[in-house]
Amino acid sequence: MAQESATTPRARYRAQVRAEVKQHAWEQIGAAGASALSLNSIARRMGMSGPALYRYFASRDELITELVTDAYQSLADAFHAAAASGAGLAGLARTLREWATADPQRYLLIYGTPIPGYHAPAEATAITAGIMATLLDACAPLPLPPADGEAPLAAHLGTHREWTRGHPAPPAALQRALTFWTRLHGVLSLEVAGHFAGMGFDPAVLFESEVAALTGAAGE
Amino acid sequence: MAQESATTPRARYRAQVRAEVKQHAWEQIGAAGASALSLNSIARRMGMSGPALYRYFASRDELITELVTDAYQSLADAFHAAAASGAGLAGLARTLREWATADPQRYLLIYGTPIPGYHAPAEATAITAGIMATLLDACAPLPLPPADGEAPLAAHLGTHREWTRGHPAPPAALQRALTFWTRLHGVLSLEVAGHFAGMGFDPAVLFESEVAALTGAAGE
DNA sequence: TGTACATCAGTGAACGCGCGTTCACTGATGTAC
DNA sequence: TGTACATCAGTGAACGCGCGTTCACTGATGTAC
Repeated sequence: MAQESATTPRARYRAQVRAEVKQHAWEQIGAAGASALSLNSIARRMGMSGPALYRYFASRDELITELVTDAYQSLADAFHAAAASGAGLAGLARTLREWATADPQRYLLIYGTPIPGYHAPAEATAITAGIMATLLDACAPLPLPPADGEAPLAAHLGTHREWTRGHPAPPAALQRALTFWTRLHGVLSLEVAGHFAGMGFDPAVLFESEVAALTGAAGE
Repeated sequence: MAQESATTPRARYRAQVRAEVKQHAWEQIGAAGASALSLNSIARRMGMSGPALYRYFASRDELITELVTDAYQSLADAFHAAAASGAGLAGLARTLREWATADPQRYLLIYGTPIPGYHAPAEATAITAGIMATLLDACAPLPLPPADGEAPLAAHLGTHREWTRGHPAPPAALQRALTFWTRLHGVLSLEVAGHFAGMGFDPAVLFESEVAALTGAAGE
């Protein structure tokens, strides 16, 4: 069921072909969007016949699921690596931006318009929880209390914290983590989707301004 | 070329069928996403043959373009109506949220992942400019200077203001308008795409917190 | 008011295309003795 | 080391499907005299 852990020549070859299929899949998603992903067209580009790919992926849906999982995992890896090397909130923000702009389609596959009829795998939820934990850890050391108008959210989050999965961060940190997520997503998703094109300003400056607002202008 | 302005029975009938086609198109987009939009399937649902729709829309792309333009226009209408009845920044924010949640697919068609190979019509750009003007008008009366870390953005926007199309708002207002747009989009797009599902908190509270942060917690 | 004509909505057949997926089969690669 | 067998990658044909779009045509609706 799970793929064999041994590194027999055949297993290595399988892993190699699977990786090549995924790579072509990403290129295709980049060129024509996720819903245009086609096994036949990938096979053609690889010089194989369509049915051959069914040796490597049970169906088109399984391939998409792998791509989604890989995308989540690569973000989690980037986050954990940044945190491990001492990055704070601002560092995580910049890690996120680099990750997002490095491959816009990968970002949009996760955070963009949902693919119709497709449901994210359970694995993705688990990976997201890990990302959130890292984010909450980075928010904890900055316990600025929220301003007047924002206090109700902190109170609300104090009693609606299922999403933290038991993380012991105080309400102000929960608020900061959520706001980090939504504000940076706001800038990044519009940038990556091209909505700033032709507007004349530099999205990076806008992004840094939001980072400053989130970290209390401390910089890093 | 432009559709006839007279209200002959035939013209009225045409307008009616076109509207019905669009309505089915929105339902289909809601059910299966924009890239699954199919003229044949719409015709089937209307009890007509596929080619019949070519009397009303020159191609699938033209239909999509109309939907996109209609979506932009309906947001502009909502914004202008709110502004005309005295709404300030907070009022515009709530107008935006109501508009977005009333029909998530309409929101995502404009601000979600771009449809591969499709380019927004020039008309959309003009409508967006009108929306921006309304937003800038609402930002002008709140000239709170930006905090330390955010000042560089105001300075940058002071010299990169092509997108304002000559609107005389000061840099701090430009910054507020842009931030309004990206922060609210951050919350709304994640909410509408279902990314808050199962997290346990109420997106409306999060949204209101961002509104408070944008308006200086003045409420309205 | 009635007739002759033009306009237009809608149909059904057809074209060419690409898709996901199944199936029986061929050859090559690896394994067991 | 050599032979017999099992495993597995890949092929080509096929199925059924739906798509966008064109075309020649029918019938109904409107217009001009």
